[in-house]
Amino acid sequence: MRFSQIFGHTLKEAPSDAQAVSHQYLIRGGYIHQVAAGLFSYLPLARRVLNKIERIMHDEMAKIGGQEITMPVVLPADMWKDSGRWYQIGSEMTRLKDRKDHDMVLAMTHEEALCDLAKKYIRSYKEMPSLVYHIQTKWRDDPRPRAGLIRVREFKMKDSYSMDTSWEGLDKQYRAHYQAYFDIFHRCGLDAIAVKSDTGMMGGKIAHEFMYLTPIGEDTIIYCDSCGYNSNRQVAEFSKDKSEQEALAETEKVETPDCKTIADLAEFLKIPESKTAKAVFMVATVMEDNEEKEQFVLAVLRGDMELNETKLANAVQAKDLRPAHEDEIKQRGSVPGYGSPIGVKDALVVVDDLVAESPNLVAGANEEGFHLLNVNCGRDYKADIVTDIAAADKGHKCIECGAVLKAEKAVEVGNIFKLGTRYSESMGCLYQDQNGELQPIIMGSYGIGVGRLLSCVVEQHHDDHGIIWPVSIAPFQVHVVLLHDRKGTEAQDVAEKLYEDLKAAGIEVLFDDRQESPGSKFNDADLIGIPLRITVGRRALEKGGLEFKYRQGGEAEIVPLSDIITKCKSAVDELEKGIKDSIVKVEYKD
RNA sequence: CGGGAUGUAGCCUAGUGGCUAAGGCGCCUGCUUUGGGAGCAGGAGAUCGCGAGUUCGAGUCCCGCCAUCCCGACCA
Repeated sequence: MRFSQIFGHTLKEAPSDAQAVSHQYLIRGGYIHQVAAGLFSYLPLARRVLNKIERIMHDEMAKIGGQEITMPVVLPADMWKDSGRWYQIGSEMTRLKDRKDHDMVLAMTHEEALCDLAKKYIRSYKEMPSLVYHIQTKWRDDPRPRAGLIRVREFKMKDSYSMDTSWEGLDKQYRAHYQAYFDIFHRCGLDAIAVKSDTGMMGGKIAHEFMYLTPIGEDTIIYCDSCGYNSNRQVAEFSKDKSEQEALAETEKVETPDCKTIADLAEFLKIPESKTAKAVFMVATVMEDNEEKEQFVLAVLRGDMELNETKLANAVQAKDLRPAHEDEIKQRGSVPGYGSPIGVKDALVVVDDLVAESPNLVAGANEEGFHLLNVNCGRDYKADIVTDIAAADKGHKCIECGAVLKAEKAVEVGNIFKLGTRYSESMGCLYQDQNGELQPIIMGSYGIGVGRLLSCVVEQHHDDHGIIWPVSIAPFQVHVVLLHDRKGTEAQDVAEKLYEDLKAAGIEVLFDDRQESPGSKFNDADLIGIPLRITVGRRALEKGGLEFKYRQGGEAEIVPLSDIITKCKSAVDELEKGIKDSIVKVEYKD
């Protein structure tokens, strides 16, 4: 490809609303164009990168038996009504009507479409195990797109769907994806880790997320250096220090003016925060007899802990959870800042397991300016549910080994779900087993966001001048920079011939043939980030060759013209070997 | 949906209520130049986000709306 003919161009300065490094470089390099919030056009350079990433995905899917299909982006609403998600999902799902006034949806994911397909084509146990996938557009009307391609509204996802007759079969396909996903990320040059995650609205039993650790990430990973435990903070567990057991003491009401926070209270009473209990008032939306219903929830935690809303939502099986309003709290006989379960009516009381066994805590008196000493769960108030609802954080102790946990921000680049029969049962996706009896298909679903993967690779591989592509997904392998020479056409002639020779040798080459100053060309080459650069100019020609340089760094070397093709090939091989060496067998962790 | 910020040419920015909205980058033409974003000369390019208002006069002040970004809520 000649640089002079590429659709798109580089920018010296990034638009002021691009903040993330990947966003800036991708726009400045002429890779992407923002159309609206969370909507991007991909220009030829980006398209070439995406094509390579998708090629790797096709390759890895083929290795685990995946067959490519394509399902539509616009789907009839009926299948989403069958699965129930038509009713569960809010405005992130865009609904429309076709000319016949039928309800339609823009696909956010394709579980429903797949079930609809499987219903018709999977009839017998003999047709499983099966695995199909596509790389297809998803539309999620996200309330807050951000950071360039990291979080967008329209994006392409590689999503695969496994169909099995047994849980063992599902487990096998799940583990195959676990390894395949690592292989995909490693082949793209991305360091990702797998963590346990919440199954969320996807339902099912087990899920993992694949995370790229970066401060611009929106998720928080809790991990342990010493034993390797890691988990999304939403579901992370930790070891809670048991309180010292002591005789239950008499409850006593004390005046505590201006002690609305636990910190104030502990300071005022000169006790550690761990000797207090905090009440968090929430309102959950739960399903009862297929009707949505609001349920007031009073969560009780020890004062030194934070509520984990995901854990609480799972504990009460809420499809939605929000903080309670002040008037809702007062209606039930409590006071914000001085709340506790004692005497509060119409509330589902959920108590963190640590509180349940911590004696003589200080809790609110449900009266402005007063707390109660020596409050004990069970004796003084009844818990409807006792379970872990506390948020793990850095500094807590590892559930596995007791070492100190750490926390880090991350971007979710992929996820895998054991769906089980969540969709096949609701949608009647049945097959006949050996006995001729109808059984629901046991399913899994597995996704990777293609554009998000691309931008994470840029986040990982760049320097102050621009992108440094891993050779496996670089838009081109070699960037030939021609420096025009007013004293003759030698450089130009050599570069033109080199361009043809490299192409003939099967090397992907971007040829900067523009009439630009050397500085412009070098800066653009750094920005675009092609891994190998050959400079054709008088200076090197006089020394008998061409200048050869790796984008990742190191000194330029003069390579004789006769050796340059061989040199390029061996350098590409060397870079590819580096990628291959990073592909390793990973240990599956439940 | 709540909080904050911004909106002037393709990009970055300046612009005290007052004359024909300024500069840089980029773009076009010509000359010149070619090893880390060259120089000279000329040129094109603006509904100052949109609408309403205050004013003799609004890019500038007020109100409404829209858009984009950041924080939070949300994230199948």
